[in-house]
Amino acid sequence: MLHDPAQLDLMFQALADPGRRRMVERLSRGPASVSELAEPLDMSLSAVMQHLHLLETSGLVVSEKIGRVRTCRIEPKALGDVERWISERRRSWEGRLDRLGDFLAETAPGEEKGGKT
Amino acid sequence: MLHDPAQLDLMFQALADPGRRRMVERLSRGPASVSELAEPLDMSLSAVMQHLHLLETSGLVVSEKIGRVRTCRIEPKALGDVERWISERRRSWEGRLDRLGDFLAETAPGEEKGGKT
DNA sequence: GCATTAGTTAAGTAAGCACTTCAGTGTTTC
DNA sequence: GAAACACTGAAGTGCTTACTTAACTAATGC
Repeated sequence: MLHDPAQLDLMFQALADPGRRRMVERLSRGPASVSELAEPLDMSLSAVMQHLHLLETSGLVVSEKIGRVRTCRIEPKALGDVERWISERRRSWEGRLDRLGDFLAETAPGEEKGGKT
Repeated sequence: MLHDPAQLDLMFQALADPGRRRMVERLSRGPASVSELAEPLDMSLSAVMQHLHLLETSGLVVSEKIGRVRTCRIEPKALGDVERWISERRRSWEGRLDRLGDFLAETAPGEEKGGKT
């Protein structure tokens, strides 16, 4: 249920490459074949295959081959795992800031709005 | 205002490394000095410096040196940019699925589960 | 059945990364 | 003011990555 750190690692690594991110972007608009994914990418089909394999290993993308065409789609649950990791960290930090704000407000009641700069 | 693709690239790349992610994780619980960041990481201080530099270049972390101690903290806005990129893709896909569901429900009212292979 | 299409695999290469060590710099402590 | 501390920078090393080309397999189209 929770994020397996190893899997999370693969997913972040997969998203680190701009080409792979463009593939994910394309897939977020709907399923696509390998050639469709490759088309806007200015690299060999072979290279796209390798990126695709990485995306599949990470769990971000799944694909199925019918006849001679492999159709790829996004796995939103995996994308959600990455999103959650980031969200948790951001909110942990922001929660800290809030509590700090409360503390300051209580401790120095005469200076409530002083926090500009 | 929107995500600069180059910056986004740096941020995803920064988060791709497990060590750097542990640094972000540590910082999400509050500011820390370089040595504090290094302490749980089983690598030289120099290596941590290099990771820190990358995190700063990406915009995810900011730091300030006072005396001989450099104190680092998270930049939640940057983390939010990454979060938003992912969230937009996930929701784009999920929106697609919803519309597809509506379409199927309207088109084949008697055969809701009819999409058998 | 032969050419075309769509994908797959293997091997090789160049560049990038994650470290290391070591030799500094500026700060504090005594 | 010497020693300890907290970091900084440069250079080097070995591993990983992103790509390429080329040879191959399996559907389709005619």
